[in-house]
Amino acid sequence: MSVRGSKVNGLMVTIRDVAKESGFSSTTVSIVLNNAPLARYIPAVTKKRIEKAAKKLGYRPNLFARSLRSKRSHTVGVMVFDMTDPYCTLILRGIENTLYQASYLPILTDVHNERSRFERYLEMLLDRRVEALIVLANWLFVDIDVLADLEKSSIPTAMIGRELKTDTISSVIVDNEMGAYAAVEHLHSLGHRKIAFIRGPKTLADSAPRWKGIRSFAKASELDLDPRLIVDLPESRDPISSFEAGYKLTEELIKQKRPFTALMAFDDMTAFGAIRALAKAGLRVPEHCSVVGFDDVAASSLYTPALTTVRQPMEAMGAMAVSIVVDGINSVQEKREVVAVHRKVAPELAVRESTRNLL
Amino acid sequence: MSVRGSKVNGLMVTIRDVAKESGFSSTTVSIVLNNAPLARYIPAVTKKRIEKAAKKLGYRPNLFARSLRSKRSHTVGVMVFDMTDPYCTLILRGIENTLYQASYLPILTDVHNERSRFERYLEMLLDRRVEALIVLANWLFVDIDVLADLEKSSIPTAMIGRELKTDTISSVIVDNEMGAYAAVEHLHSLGHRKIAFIRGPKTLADSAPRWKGIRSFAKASELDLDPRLIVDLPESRDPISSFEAGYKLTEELIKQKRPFTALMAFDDMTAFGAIRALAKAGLRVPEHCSVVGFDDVAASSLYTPALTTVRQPMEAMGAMAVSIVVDGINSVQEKREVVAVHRKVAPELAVRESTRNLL
DNA sequence: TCCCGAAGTTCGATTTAAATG
DNA sequence: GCATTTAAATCGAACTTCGGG
Repeated sequence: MSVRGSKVNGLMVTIRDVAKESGFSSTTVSIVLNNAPLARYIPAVTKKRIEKAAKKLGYRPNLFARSLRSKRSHTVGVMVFDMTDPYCTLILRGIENTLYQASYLPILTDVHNERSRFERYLEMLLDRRVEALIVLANWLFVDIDVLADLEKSSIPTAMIGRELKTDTISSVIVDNEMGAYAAVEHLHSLGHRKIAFIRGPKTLADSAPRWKGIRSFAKASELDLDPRLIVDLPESRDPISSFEAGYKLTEELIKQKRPFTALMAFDDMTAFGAIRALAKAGLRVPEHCSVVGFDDVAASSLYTPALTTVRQPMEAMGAMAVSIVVDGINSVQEKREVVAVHRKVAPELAVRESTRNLL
Repeated sequence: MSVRGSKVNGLMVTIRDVAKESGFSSTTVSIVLNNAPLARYIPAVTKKRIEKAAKKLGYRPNLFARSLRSKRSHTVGVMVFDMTDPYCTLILRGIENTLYQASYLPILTDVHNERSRFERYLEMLLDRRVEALIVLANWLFVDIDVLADLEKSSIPTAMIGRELKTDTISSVIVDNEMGAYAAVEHLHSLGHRKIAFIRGPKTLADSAPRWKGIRSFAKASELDLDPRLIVDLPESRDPISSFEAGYKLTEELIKQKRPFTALMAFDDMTAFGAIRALAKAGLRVPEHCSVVGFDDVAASSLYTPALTTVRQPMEAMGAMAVSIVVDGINSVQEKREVVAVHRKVAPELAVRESTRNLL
């Protein structure tokens, strides 16, 4: 058990204290404790004496001083566009865990979907010399300006949740098209033919590929897409609003009296809203109507009925973003060129209790 | 628009560059840019020239150097025992937001309920000279060792979610007793008399006061507490396990054939599990059985039926913890004594759709 | 004495160049 | 020349002290 935070008359123990205690110079102490190249020439006895002295005093190097010299902070900036979006939680866990293994610490910032806040936080992080940036672009439609600011920062940067083609910023996204395809396919295989769709807002980048996946399945299997059963989520920056919109749109869908046996929602929040509207109308899920979501947010498996949905491998995506930027940091250290990489990961259909076989 | 990260042949702009550019010494530059006391004596022209030079070069002070001198990091360590616990999200939001206003940055660590991880993270944070610590002790029964380690750190520390009486560590908790009291009272006022209870695990600090609140209401209003309708959650460190336990215990409760018209769960997760078990048994909420939870986790209002629950003012609690430690930091700066404060905040009953009037 | 500005020291660790036997 | 050790310079900002007008 090392005695942490030992002090010499109220002040922290410095390398000079260790030098004095061990009888060597601070140079030698530094070389030994960091196991620097020159440590090869230092006899074992010396090393032992120094290490003993350091331990005895509870010496801990001052990271400010070290960083000042090395220009390294061992810190990574994490920018979330909206923490309260349940989509974030597991991704953050993945980021944290992988950073931990690499001995980096995350500085977490929540931009609240506000541009000014984004700018201020970016400045603060850069001032602190974070060695890389991970941006969690959930929900918000990222405008070009944000990307430009990010590029200017000139440190390794990865964005999760938004498809990019830049050669400066890396990206990690889920294969939206594949996920949506799998979801309709699932409904189709259960015998559903009259399917209602709540699509994402047009301004949101995820919306188009998901819809593309649906159309592509429809074409392949001759599923009829009834335009009157297709509605769009309104644009909004609030994650919870998709619940309310899902509720309202489903109410309208029901009021239309055009029958459907299944509903595919843009995401899980929307699906929750839809289920509530269905329940309000006396329609049980999945008995009267099957529902599928997208994301596999934590609440989905806890819902009653447990939601069938397309799972984004969120923890893995967070981990992936970290390895990308850590590689970037290493490249910078070794003065190699940093190349942006773009990963599109496969989602997985989580079949639970909100969908049932029609037969 | 300031040009961020400007460089002079690949290196950052230093105060000396600004000195050279403006024609003054670095001392004067420092005084002007920091608006130090001595700046009073410096003529406006000089100031203007220096500021112009700084802006032109895009000067940003090196925080490593500044921290080395000032011994301040403007950083606060946040330790969460388990990020994936939905209880965390809003508290973190409150912490982040209040820290932002005070110009501190949070370093977020997730201890995964593991002691070794807690120790390593604490050491890393202390090495980085975080100026305060906020510990989010959700779920885990905090052992004495953890507290001892925290006390040793000798920086302002606040713990959220665990009642403390120390005079070194501050605490912010919800009034569990009052919350539980309000919840049963609500059920009672709706005409419920046969109420089942799923209590928290004995090892969890929140369990006892919540039960106390229930007993105290029962005594006051002569409500009969049927021992056969009272069950306990098993001990566990996994937040999701309370969902499963809630499910199983409710199944058993139903199997018993001892009728109850309402169920009060230890927390929202447990309530979700209970609702699922009820549904599985063909019992609708709230038609056949009312259910109330505790916490008001984000998912609660999205659930179908929307869960009636006791709301912890989580965002406010996070904010409160921050103001406590920021006060502490100021005390340290001004060499005043840091005194721990203990706040118990009132919860609020959120009446929604999972409870109904029996009449 | 007052105003303005600069030279030099400090914070703590790392590293280069050099000095010992 | 070799093994072993160290004085001195450096990183960038802030503060103390001092001098000139």
